[in-house]
Amino acid sequence: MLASEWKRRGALSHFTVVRKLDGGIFPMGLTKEVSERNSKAGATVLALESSERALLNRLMIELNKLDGDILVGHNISGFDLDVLLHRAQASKVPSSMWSKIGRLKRSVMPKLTKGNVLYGSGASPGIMSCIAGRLLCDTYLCSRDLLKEVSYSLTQLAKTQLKKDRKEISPHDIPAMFQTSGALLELVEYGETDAWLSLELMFHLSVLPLTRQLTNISGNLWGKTLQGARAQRVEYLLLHSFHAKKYIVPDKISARNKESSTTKRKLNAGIDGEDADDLNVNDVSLDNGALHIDQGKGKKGPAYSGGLVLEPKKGLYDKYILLLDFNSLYPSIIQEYNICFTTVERSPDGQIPSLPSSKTTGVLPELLRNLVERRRMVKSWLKTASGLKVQQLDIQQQALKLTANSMYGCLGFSNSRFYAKPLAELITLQGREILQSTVDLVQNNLNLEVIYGDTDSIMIYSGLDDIAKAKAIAGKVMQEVNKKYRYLEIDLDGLYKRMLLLKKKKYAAVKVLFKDGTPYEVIERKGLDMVRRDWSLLSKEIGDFCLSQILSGGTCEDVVESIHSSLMEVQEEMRNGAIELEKYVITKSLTKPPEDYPDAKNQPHVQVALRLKQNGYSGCSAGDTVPYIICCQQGTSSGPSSGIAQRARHPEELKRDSGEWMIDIDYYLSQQIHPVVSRLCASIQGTSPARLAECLGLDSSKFQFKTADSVGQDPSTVLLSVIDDDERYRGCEPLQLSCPSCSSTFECPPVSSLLSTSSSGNSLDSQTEKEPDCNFWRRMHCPRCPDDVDGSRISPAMLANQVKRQADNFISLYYKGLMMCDDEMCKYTTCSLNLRVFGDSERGTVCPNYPRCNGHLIRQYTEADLYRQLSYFCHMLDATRCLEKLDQKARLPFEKDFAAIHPAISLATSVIRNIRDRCAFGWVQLKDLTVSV
DNA sequence: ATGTTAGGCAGAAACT
DNA sequence: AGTTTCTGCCTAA
Repeated sequence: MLASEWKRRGALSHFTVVRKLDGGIFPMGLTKEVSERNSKAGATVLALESSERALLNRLMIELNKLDGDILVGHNISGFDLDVLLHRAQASKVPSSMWSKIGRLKRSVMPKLTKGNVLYGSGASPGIMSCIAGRLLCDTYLCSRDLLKEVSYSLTQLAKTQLKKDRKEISPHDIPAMFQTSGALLELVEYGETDAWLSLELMFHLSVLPLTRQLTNISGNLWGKTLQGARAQRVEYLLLHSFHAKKYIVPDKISARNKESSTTKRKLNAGIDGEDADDLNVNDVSLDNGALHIDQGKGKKGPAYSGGLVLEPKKGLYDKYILLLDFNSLYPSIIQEYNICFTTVERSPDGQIPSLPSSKTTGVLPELLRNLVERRRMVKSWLKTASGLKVQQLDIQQQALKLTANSMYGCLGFSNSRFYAKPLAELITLQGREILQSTVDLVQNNLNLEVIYGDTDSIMIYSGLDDIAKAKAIAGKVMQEVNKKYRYLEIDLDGLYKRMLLLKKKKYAAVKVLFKDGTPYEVIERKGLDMVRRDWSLLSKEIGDFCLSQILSGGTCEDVVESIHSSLMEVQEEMRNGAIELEKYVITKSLTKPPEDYPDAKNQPHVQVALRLKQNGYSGCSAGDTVPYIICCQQGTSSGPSSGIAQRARHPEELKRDSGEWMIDIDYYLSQQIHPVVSRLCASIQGTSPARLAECLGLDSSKFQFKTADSVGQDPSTVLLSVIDDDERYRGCEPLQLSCPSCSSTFECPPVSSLLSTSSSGNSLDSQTEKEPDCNFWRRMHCPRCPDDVDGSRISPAMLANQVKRQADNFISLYYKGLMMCDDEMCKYTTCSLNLRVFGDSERGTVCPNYPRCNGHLIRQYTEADLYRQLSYFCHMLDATRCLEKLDQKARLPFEKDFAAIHPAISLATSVIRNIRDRCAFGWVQLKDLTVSV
């Protein structure tokens, strides 16, 4: 039906039943209002009942009268049906009544196993059996399959999909709404609205036509398609195909049968005195290739290798990028290489089989070709169709595509009747080889630069500004690649004007699209934090903004400036409360309750702090309370590795030590909230304890809040650099190392001396670039500890950590701006962190060597210089290994990353994770960067 | 009950 | 205490 039809007034009807609350009465004037409504509608749209039992009876009678084919509701399978049946059971509704919910008369209530705690896993078999004869359409489950949303609540979907507002009523407020007739009618309206919304959502998503098409294609049960059951669809499709060709199909092995056959084998083996497990394994793999041994653990790792993902050439690209991908790669491979149960010869030792040589087309390829062909036909009809027909045909072609694409997945599904690991393996292997050979072809023969590729796609950097030329290149590539294959086809999937490539499966781009010949642009984001459901809205908004700036094509200065100012703005807004933190806050128990508090549930709850990741892992939602809060002892140094923060404490324990315990906001923020936000929070802590306490629901007078400021870290104690005698590092303080044993700090000896002592080679060698000696650091002793103290040795890991910290600080300082005297003779270098000394002026100040020098300090280094220095700095200290660690752990954009990436990116992307520490207390002066791209 | 593998990343547990 | 490994989540394809 077209939407206009079912939306017509009177096309659909509804009814509502309300009951009194236990021990209550209906509000005044309600009965009158109800009868008025009913007479106005000409039918009973609103009925009153006096008890729950009567209400359920009434509902069942109405359902029976309607005898609907389909029950529709949002999360109806996970909630509504369950509740209805349980309440029917509890209120002793007779079976003749409750069984009217389905079309099968039943006398005994089936087991309504609450087994699955997982939200949204569908109705249990018992519930499904109750509604036998009717289909169940759960719009919650459907929208999870068909849409990509942050939340699949009815409220959210109504807003984004139907553009309608839905009011959420807390269950807590419902009793109060029974007090007045007006409020109760309002409540009724909300209930009805939910039903309408769910129905509208179903129509909006074309759930019924789509599932019907899918069912028609595969020949399974519609009801199953509505419940998901992708594996079953493919199973039936194959069953029909093979049966038609007079094949005998493999037996269906259910989980229980699998279990019993295993135990039987074990028993037999036991009798024979054989090793049960061994025999079992052999047995299974020999007698049926389709059976396999995944009974290891609940969560199994991958059984075979899948698609190839190319190492991305990270960076910001500002000329056209071509995105080419193979149209439905895996189905095409099956056809191209004639991969089928009937053609591939499987080796008994579980090796990946070789490609079939058979000339006769297998069942599987033929089936797929059929689907593809049908889809092509449907699409061709689509061009000339109009009105409702367009919708129908479009749904049909979608269904055909979905079916073809889900075939491969089921080959690799271990519980599938047609499980065929060798086939799945062979397919992915071909996929990998095809991608690799395509890359080779494009790179070596066509001399183009491939910057990334994933499973079935490649991205080519054209280096061109001209879209027509770029398209021409794409045409050439397509021509060259496609002539190698019969069924496989590579196609231009998109043109990116600019692209930011960060990691595997993480990138964003400005995609150029055409509407009626005129180009327009959209930003495509893949895998980045802001597309993930588990990041705070606030982080996403900030990240999105940064991204739009980076991809705006503006000059570096402008981009940096605008990102910086917007960050400052956010900071300011958080400080003055313009951003409602509460909106972004969810609370969650962070640590598993300790064993020694078994009675945790009955303890007074304390609301736990800010956490900006949404949809927390443990199913907590905003406002939840938990019995533990994170805290540490006053004066104890906290931090990610102090160990304290990972421990939860009971409120009682807190009370006892109330004077000494406190919430460590600093740690808390830095760990539990998005780095940017956390740091912004940290930086506003001077004003925020009260506010934070408010957010936390704590009495601020009872707790002390430790802030980073109050810890009294003086950033100026950090050093700039190490390398003595190096011109570039003049004016820098020496590297400090601290002893793990006595924790005294001492200066790092001159690097030159380190190199000479550690070097066994001659002096000629040491002049050239040489491998740093990692072992050296293990031999280094603390000057204040006796030589035989083990702890006084500095381990590489320790060193790496120290280097990291100092490098971090180095960068922090740098961002404030390195300054150098412009007098050629003086060249005094400093960090403008000491702006307290020099004044916070953009312009250079008089050289501190005055009056010996007449120069002015000017900003000197570019960021590239910084990194050259930094990598040099790290290189001297070792340690490629350290660097790796650093790169991985601290995610500093060292060396290659940095060289490739726009500075604004290292500052802003991944929502600025990379620079969180530098961002920390407003040290970052992005506008000071003088980098060109 | 249930389509696949590859990959990044935060947080917690385990290890030394 | 400091570090590494494991786990869960959610994405890309």
